[in-house]
Amino acid sequence: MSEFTICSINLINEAKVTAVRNVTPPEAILVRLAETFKVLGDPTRVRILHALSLEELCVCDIASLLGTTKSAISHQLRLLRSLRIVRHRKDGRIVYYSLDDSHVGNLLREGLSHITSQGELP
Amino acid sequence: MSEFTICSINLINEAKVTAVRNVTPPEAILVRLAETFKVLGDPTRVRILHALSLEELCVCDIASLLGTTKSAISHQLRLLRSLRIVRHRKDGRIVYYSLDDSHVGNLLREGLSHITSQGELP
DNA sequence: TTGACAGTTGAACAACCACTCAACTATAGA
DNA sequence: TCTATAGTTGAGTGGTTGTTCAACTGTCAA
Repeated sequence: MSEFTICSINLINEAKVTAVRNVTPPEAILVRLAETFKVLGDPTRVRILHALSLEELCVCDIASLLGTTKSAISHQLRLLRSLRIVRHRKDGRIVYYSLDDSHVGNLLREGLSHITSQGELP
Repeated sequence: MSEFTICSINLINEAKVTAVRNVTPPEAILVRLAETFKVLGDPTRVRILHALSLEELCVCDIASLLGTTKSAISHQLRLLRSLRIVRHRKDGRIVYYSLDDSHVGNLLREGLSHITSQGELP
């Protein structure tokens, strides 16, 4: 077993680390991947996005469905809109929202199937 | 277009909302789904998990690979261990970590393929 | 036994985040 | 015009979180 010290950082298994480094996607890609997962990492947003994956809904309907305030929903929708995950359409006073990013919808469905096919947590 | 007020909450499209409600997974499932995505919603954890999906590595190697401290990595590994996402094996002073949850590995890979096949953000 | 090192841990801190509240805009209907 | 309602927005707030720092444990080798 070899031991090295490079740039004041200890390395135990240099070969394995360089092998991993060579097939690791660029930093920017992994950061964007984390950002994508982060958007889905909130119960309110997950429920909003799941609902929108089934139907086009207005803010009022989503608030009623989730049992929260229109303000809270509107704040989350603004975030989702800024990330181009959600699209909006005005009809008089009412603003209808729908999914705008098929990737997110797919990830949601895949994640859901993983969860439901999974055993119990300890 | 019908308008209702139920339990002091306004409903615009009652039919759509009840239709969505009928095919929405239980609250607990969606919360767990969000928790799963939340674990992946951090750059450090994503990079750790991606590395471990390729090789079994010790704390020192991961810290060197990511360019951070062993302490920061150890804290994250403790979280991942408590969620049964990561497994550890002691070899003398050295502790080797590897993935323990195939679901997470799959989600990571699927998310990555979605990202890389995606266009640019605005 | 002693020193070096891999790894863990708890406290502290700064940054972030989701929600609430109140004020506001805009549109429909009377 | 006047009122009610859908929706937005900004400030504030309490809670969460990722990292740092320092102290600690445990193991190897001399």
